[in-house]
Amino acid sequence: MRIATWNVNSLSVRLPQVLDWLKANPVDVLGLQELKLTDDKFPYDAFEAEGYHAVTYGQKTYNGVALITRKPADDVVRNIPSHEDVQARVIAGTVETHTGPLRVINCYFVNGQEPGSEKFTYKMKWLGALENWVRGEMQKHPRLIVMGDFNVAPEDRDSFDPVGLKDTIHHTVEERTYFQNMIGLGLTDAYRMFEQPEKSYSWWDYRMLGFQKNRGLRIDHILVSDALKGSVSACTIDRAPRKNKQPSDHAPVIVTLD
DNA sequence: ATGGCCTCAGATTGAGGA
Repeated sequence: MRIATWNVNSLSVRLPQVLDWLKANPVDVLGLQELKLTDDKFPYDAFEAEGYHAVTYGQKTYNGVALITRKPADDVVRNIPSHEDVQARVIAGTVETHTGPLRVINCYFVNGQEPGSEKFTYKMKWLGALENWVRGEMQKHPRLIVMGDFNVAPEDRDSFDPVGLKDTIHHTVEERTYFQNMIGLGLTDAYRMFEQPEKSYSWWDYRMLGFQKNRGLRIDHILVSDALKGSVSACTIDRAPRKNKQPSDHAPVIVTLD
């Protein structure tokens, strides 16, 4: 089975591209981020027509997440329990698979704007709350995936300019420490389980011909629990949709579980 | 040159993204 994550940067604008991508890549689970629309505007019918269920947690203008699944998702949770938040950033659900239930936590992590800013403080608090919650979820759901737009480039090799961008947003020690703390809970970055091309990124700035020059960051991740690790047979970034007209600035990341 | 581009709300600009 295949599970994917994609920050679509407005589902209203990107819906045709998402549907086209699903036709070409009929994954079992697709986590979407940055819907930028409320649930009453979510195009449930369009996904149903492609054979998918959708559970959503939308918001006007900003943020918003969804899980698009072949089989209905159960035990759906929206945002981090016990963490008060007006921003819709998390949707989790459990789907049945031929090897047992699979818990998927799909997240749009806080951007943080700039170290030292209020938004950065909010990012750190949010990351701490997520870590605490995921620690408990791992106990309840051994077969767990945490995925989404992490807004963190975990290592220097995940950035097109680790020297010039040192200590800037996505690159700070604080953010990278939180990423490693998540790994320390017993999760593995599926992409780094395999040999990958040099300069592999999942996001490219719209400006400055970022994609054409491959000036990007790898900030979209799929983390798998130890119980799943043995069945992971591939993890790739699909750069193709970034070449579309009116693309999202993010590319989908896909993991294959046997 | 500290901005370049894209989206949204709602206005002819500003916020936010990363």
